[in-house]
Amino acid sequence: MLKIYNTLARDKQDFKPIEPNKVRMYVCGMTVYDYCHLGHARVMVVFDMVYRWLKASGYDVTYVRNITDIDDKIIKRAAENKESIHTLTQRFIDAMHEDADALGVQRPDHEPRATQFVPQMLEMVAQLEKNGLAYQAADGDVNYAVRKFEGYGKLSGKSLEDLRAGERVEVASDKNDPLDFVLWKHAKDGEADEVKWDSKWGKGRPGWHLECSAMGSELLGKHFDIHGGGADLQFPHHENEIAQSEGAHQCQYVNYWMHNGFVRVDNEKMSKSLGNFFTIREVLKKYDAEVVRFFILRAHYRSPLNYSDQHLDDAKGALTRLYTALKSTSVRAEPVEAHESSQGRSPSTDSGRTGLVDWNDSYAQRFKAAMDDDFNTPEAVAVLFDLANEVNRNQSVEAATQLKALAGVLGLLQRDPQAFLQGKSVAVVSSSAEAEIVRGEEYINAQIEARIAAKKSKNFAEADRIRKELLEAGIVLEDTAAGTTWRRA
RNA sequence: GGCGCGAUAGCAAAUCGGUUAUGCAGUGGAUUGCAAAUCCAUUUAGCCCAGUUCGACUCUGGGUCGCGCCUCCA
Repeated sequence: MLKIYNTLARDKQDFKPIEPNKVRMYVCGMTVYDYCHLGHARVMVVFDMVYRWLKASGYDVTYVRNITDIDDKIIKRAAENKESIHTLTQRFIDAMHEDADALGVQRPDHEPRATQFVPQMLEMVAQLEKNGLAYQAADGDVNYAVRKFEGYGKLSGKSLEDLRAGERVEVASDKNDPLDFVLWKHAKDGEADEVKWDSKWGKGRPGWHLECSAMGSELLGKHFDIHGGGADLQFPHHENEIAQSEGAHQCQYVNYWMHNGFVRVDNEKMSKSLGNFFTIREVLKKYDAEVVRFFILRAHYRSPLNYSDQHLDDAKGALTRLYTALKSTSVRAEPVEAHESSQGRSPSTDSGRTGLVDWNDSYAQRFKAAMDDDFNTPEAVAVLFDLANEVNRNQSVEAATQLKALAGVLGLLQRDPQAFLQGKSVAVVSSSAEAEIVRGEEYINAQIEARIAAKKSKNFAEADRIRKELLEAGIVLEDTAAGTTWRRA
């Protein structure tokens, strides 16, 4: 049985869906005013993995990941750029999709945008007001009366007293309690019409926390199974979501809260405010997207993950071992593969791959046990390596099939091994134009032919010279029983 | 200051109260014209101090260090 670490309980718990065989899951997505960084990549990949595992476990999953397309920072950035909110957000939504696609992240079933759900949000504010949990302040903002909600702090383990004790200097505000948070922000002079909506409390726009409560209940119901997000959202965002949803609907909001750990740089949280972030597209210039995905999945989702070139290089080496194992047997399976690809069939569609897993096999059972234990992907990946060893030891096609199928559950290893192994090089990517020519595939193949000829005539000095020259350009030659193949170092 | 998380070999990273994690790197061997890849063997562990136990890296208590949240943040 699947166990999930539930932040609400601070413990691993058996996962029991509300409706048999159905899982409804919501994850806090991006605020789209800039490119996604590696921290965002982690959320996307981690919950994509959760989504895949739930589906592989036989659940009918509805996965929602929202897009925040109205907020202070978006307004500010649009003004700086002298462009409309919509143009700005659409641009970064497109960019986000490109990044997610590259990382092998499946699209959620719904990607609601805050601006599309303003009526539902206003309805919620009205309900909260009716329940005595919201009030309009003198400045026009509608706030949530935190002290009226019993159980405020149950997710983050904070009490209102503790929060007040550690309070920082607060700017003058019209809130009844400094910890009250805004549900509806009144419109200010000079703001574009684009950021104003009519409401019975006057023109304005929604506070940040409100969108998730409104969209969650609209798309998944008032009570659903899993809610995820980065650990930094635990407080205040998720705490406030609970206050809003449970305050409005008078029933339990979410059963299992999941929070992923941070990506770090030099042992510090990667974040916009610290400025120590790397965007996904920046990293993808240097590293294969699957290496990045593997790098993320190789650590447990709740642990911190240190980013550095060394760690990415390490991940690349490890993934190379896996693909090398696959390559060694694809030689045997060549007739079938060639037939399939000659008919234009996509070689790497990962949907349906899970159907190929033989779950009775002992490796698959270890893999399943690991995944069922709060999504222990490092352990699951270790099983993949044991399987690779089995493949290499016995040239086992069955083991290779199983390896690819299990890895597919994690969204890994679905490409043609050769394509991965001969993909863009890290080490020599920025060398001279001459090296670019040397690394051209036609040139490589010609050199391989020349070397084979040299070997035939026992001219080993020439054969070695060619090997050395290619190696200096980052190309490794491998003589196998099936002939000479090459890969990038 | 309040609350919480973590500390595993050269690097990264899991499990587990007693039996090989795993990947990279290192060493020895097999294989190879030479290599690479691969296989076999192997060296490096569990922050410190107490306690529980026949036995603790694993449980309990204390300490030290690191990190996070308490303000926008994935």
